[in-house]
Amino acid sequence: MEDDEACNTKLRLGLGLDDYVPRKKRHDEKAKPVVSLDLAFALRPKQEAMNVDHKADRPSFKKMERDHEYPSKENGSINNKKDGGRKKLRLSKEQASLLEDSFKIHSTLTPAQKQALSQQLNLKPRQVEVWFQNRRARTKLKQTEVDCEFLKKCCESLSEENKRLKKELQELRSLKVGPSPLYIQIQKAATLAMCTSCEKGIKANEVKGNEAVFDVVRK
DNA sequence: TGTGTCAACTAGTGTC
DNA sequence: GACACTAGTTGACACA
Repeated sequence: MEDDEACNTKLRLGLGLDDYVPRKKRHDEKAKPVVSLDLAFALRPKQEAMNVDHKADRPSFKKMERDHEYPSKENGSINNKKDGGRKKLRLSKEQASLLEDSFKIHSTLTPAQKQALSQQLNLKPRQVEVWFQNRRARTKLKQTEVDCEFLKKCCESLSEENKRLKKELQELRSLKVGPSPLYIQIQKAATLAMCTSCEKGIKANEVKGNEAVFDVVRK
């Protein structure tokens, strides 16, 4: 059974009753991102990523709505549909440039900054807000693409390295049938050199001029 | 006219 | 609960 909101949304979107997929469901089943990796954002605490202090005074949406700074359901959207539907606003080069400049300084705005910027640009605060939201989304998308490309290269490189090591191992095996003490030692030395978690071991060996490794060979 | 871009929107979520 | 945020979507517009 559908709720009223879903039905209303269908009507609003001009969809047939079977076409509408509730947002939660769309999110879960259909709209899974192609790339789920977002290292830069995932590794940072959200607050830092947003460069925002939540303790700072927050804007009051309701108050702004009352003051007609924000659109409301009653008032319609920024581009009131009653006035001929949604018109595509194109920001001028100057507006876009100024917005870009302030985005470079901070990716989120305090209410005061938003207000000042909107006055400077002769836009509504809501428009400035939307621009920043969309800009953050674009930045994130770009970063995801960069991360994806980087990981792809890492994967390729590791794959190559793996091939090379397998080949090397094959060659070493063909030199000696069955493991000799020297062969075992080469393997150990190789492990020490490659394993990042054994960095301490490598450093210890470096200090002793690889004495530790070669001691075992001598024995 | 098909496609990409982007401002504006909605729904869901996290934080206080 | 109020609010700001993100993700996903819509629709107008530009352009090849």
